[in-house]
Amino acid sequence: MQGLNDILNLDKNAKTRFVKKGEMLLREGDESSLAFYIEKGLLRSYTIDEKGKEHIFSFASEGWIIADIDSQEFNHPAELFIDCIEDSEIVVFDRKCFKLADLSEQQLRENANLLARRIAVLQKRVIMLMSVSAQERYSTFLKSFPKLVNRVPQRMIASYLGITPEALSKIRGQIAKGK
Amino acid sequence: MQGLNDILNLDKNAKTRFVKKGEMLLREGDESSLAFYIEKGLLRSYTIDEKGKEHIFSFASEGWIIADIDSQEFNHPAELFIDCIEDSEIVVFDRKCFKLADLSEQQLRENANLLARRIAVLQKRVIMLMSVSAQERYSTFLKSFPKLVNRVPQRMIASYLGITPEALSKIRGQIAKGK
DNA sequence: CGAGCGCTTGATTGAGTTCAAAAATCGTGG
DNA sequence: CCACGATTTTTGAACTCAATCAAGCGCTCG
Repeated sequence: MQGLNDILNLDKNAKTRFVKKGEMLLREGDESSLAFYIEKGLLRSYTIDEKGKEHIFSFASEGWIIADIDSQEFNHPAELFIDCIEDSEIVVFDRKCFKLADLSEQQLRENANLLARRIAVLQKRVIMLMSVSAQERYSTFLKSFPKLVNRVPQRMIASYLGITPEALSKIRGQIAKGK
Repeated sequence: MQGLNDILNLDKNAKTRFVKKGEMLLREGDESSLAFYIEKGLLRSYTIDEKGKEHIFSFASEGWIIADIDSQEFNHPAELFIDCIEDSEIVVFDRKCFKLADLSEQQLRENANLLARRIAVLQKRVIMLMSVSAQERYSTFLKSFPKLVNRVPQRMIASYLGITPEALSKIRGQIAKGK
């Protein structure tokens, strides 16, 4: 992935922070339009539905940006929670500080790419949820994010896949037997 | 929704076309980066998975734009099919004709909004698929798109909701009984 | 007018949930 | 460094929702 400065033309509003496992950085309903670049560590974004269940949208580790893109673009209150899975070192910046007019064409393209990339990921996710068994989803996750598997608690992987922790445990049991 | 010219600064590349029910406008693998503004009628975008099943991403009727945003942003071949559910009158335009540099800040914002809106829709869709029963999904569809219900064949609504046509039929049967 | 497509309905099956309890792991303070 | 409580993971049994399979009805349009 490209470096932070390919997307941001200014660092003066950005601050490096050290945050601890479990620390909440963005809460549903927040007015802020913060985004987080991960230097080191692991964050996640998620919602909580009416039944009180968490649904994880994305994990973000070293070199990635995590944010509630949608609410930022529209200046909505946040719809997602963002918190830390590991102690992390992150760069916090506020997207409101960057007017589109101040960005170069290259940076505008990067911005559009960022959004389009997110769309691509979400589209694949929709297809997955509609057509693929839990077992296949887990296999795909293993291939897509081999490095995350050891760092993310299983119940969170289950949440990302849209299944219960029990189901994931049984799937893993099956796979282990098969070997 | 805003008018077509809020997004496009030029109409000279755009052409109005009359297309018939069933006509295919974009095919998976196409190199074109066409987008379609619907003057009148009804289109849909969808993929076909490895098992040969259609999965509908979106319907678009009067006043809406439909396109394979993701592949356009990256100049990929198309990943979606787009075809007509009704005889339609559409404006065809090629997004490649519009360089970001040529667009006003206002238009750039519109562009970013368009992408963010798509992200919002897809995120809600993911949550739906992960946490909501088929019956509830159908109810939500009814509320969200009351005008489409009569125009879209049921098997396509089922495809959009991620369930089989049989299941949708039974859900409708239940609802009818309840009244 | 008939053939095919779309919708309905019913019976059966199966993947994944829910509930419950045991086993393993983690983290924290002494 | 160990011990203990809390959280995760595993395992099992019963159940549920939606898929699959199969048959029948009703329209449309060719």
